[in-house]
Amino acid sequence: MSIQSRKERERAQREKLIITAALELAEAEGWEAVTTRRLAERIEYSQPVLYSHFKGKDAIVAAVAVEGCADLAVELRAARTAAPDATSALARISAAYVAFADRRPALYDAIFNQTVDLPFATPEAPAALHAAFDELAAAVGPHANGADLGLLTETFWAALHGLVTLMRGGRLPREHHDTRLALLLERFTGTPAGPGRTL
Amino acid sequence: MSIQSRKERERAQREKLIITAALELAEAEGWEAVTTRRLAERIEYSQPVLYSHFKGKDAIVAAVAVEGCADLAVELRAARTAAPDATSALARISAAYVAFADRRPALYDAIFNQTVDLPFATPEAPAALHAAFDELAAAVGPHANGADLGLLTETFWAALHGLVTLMRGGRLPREHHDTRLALLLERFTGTPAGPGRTL
DNA sequence: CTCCGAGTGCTAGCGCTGCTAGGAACAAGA
DNA sequence: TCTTGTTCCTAGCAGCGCTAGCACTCGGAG
Repeated sequence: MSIQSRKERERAQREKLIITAALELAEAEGWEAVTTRRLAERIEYSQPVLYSHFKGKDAIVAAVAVEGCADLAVELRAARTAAPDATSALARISAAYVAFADRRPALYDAIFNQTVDLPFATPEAPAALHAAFDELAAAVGPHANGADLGLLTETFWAALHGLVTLMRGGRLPREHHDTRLALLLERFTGTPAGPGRTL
Repeated sequence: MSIQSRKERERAQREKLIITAALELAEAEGWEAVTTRRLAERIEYSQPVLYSHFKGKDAIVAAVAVEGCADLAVELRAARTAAPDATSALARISAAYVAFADRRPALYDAIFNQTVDLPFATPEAPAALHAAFDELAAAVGPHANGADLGLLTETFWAALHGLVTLMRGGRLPREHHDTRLALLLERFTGTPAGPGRTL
């Protein structure tokens, strides 16, 4: 009994180790630097060990993504609940979203750009992802104006994702990013928004 | 003279051949199937020939992207100029944008997801890209309402890109895509938009 | 205490990738 | 006809994701 469970515990621990090592490596040098060989070296095991835990490299990235969703959800929640009113709630949660993508690009990539395997807009999607989405929905809700909340949230999310992605890919200059975000908020809240709109 | 220029002509022709072969291969089997070996085989030259034309594989993708921008610009222009009024112009150009990404995913990827090397939001960006952007700007213009047109266009473009990207990556279900697009248009035109909004 | 069998993790290697060095073959000018 | 310069191919490097098959370790039975 106990010895069996110890082994399981150690195994689970090693799996966690793989995930955190992959994330660290990705955050330090980008996902293109995360190879199975380097990952194996980092966890001080041989390459094939990875495949006894995960079906392939993609599955490792997916595992990192699932973990990352939780972080994202937490940060979005904090931003939203700290806001005094509905309009600034959307502004703050948006800023938090962008800041997350900016501060943890590797994690953001894992969730939204890298892999495709994990289910998304279905009930089987990771709970943390739903949580993150719900935070966004809660912030969008007051500005729905009768529109379908789910779809409107998806649309707003897509807009944020587009801004983040194009900026990170060098398609949009970082300059005036705040203004673009403010413009987006204006369009979704109907109000001429507050800060960062001076240009 | 003439013999020199003939060689140059042949060389340019072969370069074009490489680009179209890469695009065809990508459209048929996706960019992950475009390897230098397969590309070389397809143009019936050896691998190193590719490197006498382009610095590396990325440069080939970039070349494809530049060509693709022209196509995109043409389609956007056609959609915009065919519209009877400002509101439907934005709707049609948006639909055309999405349709382009949907119908030619490999080309869209080359332009917006794949490579990073080509300059974008700078004067050195390919002229066709500027043309495409200008089409969007012309459609967004009437709804700018005093906002900076360039930045507003960028924001709208980002939103479209987000919708397209998330849907293509499986992050958003294809279902109700039209409704999401309609919601976005509502927010940018201020009007409760026309067709495809029944859900 | 000994031995066996399950299971764990290693070495080695496959077929692929992007990319490059070096030489063969060919064409143009003397 | 010989030389010179270019063109393009063969062969190979280092690294990729992934896997087959063996060596070893270690818990449990006799």
